[in-house]
Amino acid sequence: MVCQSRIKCVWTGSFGIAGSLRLLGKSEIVEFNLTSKYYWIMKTDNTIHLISRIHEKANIFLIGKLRGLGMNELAPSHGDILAALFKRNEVTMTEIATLIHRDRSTVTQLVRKLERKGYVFSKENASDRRSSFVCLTEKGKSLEPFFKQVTKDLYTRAYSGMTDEEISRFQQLVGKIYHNMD
Amino acid sequence: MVCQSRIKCVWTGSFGIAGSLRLLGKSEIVEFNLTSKYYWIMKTDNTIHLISRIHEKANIFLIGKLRGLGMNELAPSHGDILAALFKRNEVTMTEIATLIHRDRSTVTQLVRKLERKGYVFSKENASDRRSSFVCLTEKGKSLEPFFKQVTKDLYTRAYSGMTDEEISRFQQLVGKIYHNMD
DNA sequence: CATAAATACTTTGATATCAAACTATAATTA
DNA sequence: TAATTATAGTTTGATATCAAAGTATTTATG
Repeated sequence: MVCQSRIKCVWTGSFGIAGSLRLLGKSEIVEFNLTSKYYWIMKTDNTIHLISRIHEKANIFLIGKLRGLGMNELAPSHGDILAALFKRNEVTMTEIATLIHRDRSTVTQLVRKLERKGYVFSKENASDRRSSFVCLTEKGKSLEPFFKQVTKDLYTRAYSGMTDEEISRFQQLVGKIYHNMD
Repeated sequence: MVCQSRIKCVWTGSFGIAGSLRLLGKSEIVEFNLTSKYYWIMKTDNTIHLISRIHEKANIFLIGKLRGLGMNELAPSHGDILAALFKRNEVTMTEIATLIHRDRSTVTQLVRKLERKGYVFSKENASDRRSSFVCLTEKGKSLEPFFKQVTKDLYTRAYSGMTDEEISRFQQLVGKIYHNMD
């Protein structure tokens, strides 16, 4: 039997063609029947598509930075794992999976690669022999300043030209929508 | 030689561990040296991570809707292609790739599947025999009302409990950041 | 006009990803 | 205590995805 849900994580468009089609001369994408005076706002809304694009652009940005450091072989989720390990010395596979929102079987592969590249190593868990801890090597630890700088650069770019009020308002509104989608 | 950039589209975390780690008792993720009185806002910023999560949640939402319609076999980007075709009768492979922000070789596979499932068909382009047009079948066309409804549902959920002013402000700010990342 | 360059698309190879099935260990329950 | 259930992790199989190389056709250039 074929499993269908495995495609979950590769949905990137959210049916979000509105923005691009607008460039081609089309604008209407969703017809809302709202009685709000702002109904027209949603009528041509492509915000979720833009969010998807921002996400992809952020990834491209970060990959470019990794490449600049010669870490060409690492994928974004490898970076997520390292970022998690900067905060905690020992993390189990399941904890990593929860933190980076990936399947445990995916984490198996990701950690294996990080091990192969010398960024992390495994340590046995004496109190539960089913699990083991993933830890940073010195090579892995040495990446932390770089990661902090790159993250700072990312936000600096994202917020370029925005006032403090705009930034804080945006964070607030993103939080609301995140909560709505949760 | 191994190609490194192919991982572009699967970056979903944007080093965004802050939000999750906060749940585990950690909050600081990025240290900014801003002189702004709002520097603390960015100091614990995980907005881009939240954006990634919203994107993923939107995908999960849409996949659930597709599944409810028995379209289990279709991936998100297939939906993007259909959404594009609802707006234009004939679209070339390259145009689709541009619209959905995917590689042309990826689009080849996606369209092939849509053809196999009977949603689209190919028509030869008389004026340029290198390319061909992708068109909706009747089965494909019949999906449009459903897609509109699902998109409406998605936005309704995302904006739940938000005022018109908040929605319009959010759209404005998302637009700014999108532009910054472009 | 003939050759070179550009464009449209496909094929090939690699990787991140998920789900389902599997193994091993721990926890619970009868 | 024995049997069942739950949990941690891996393996297997499938798919979306990209890059690079390849084919075919069109456009540009000499």
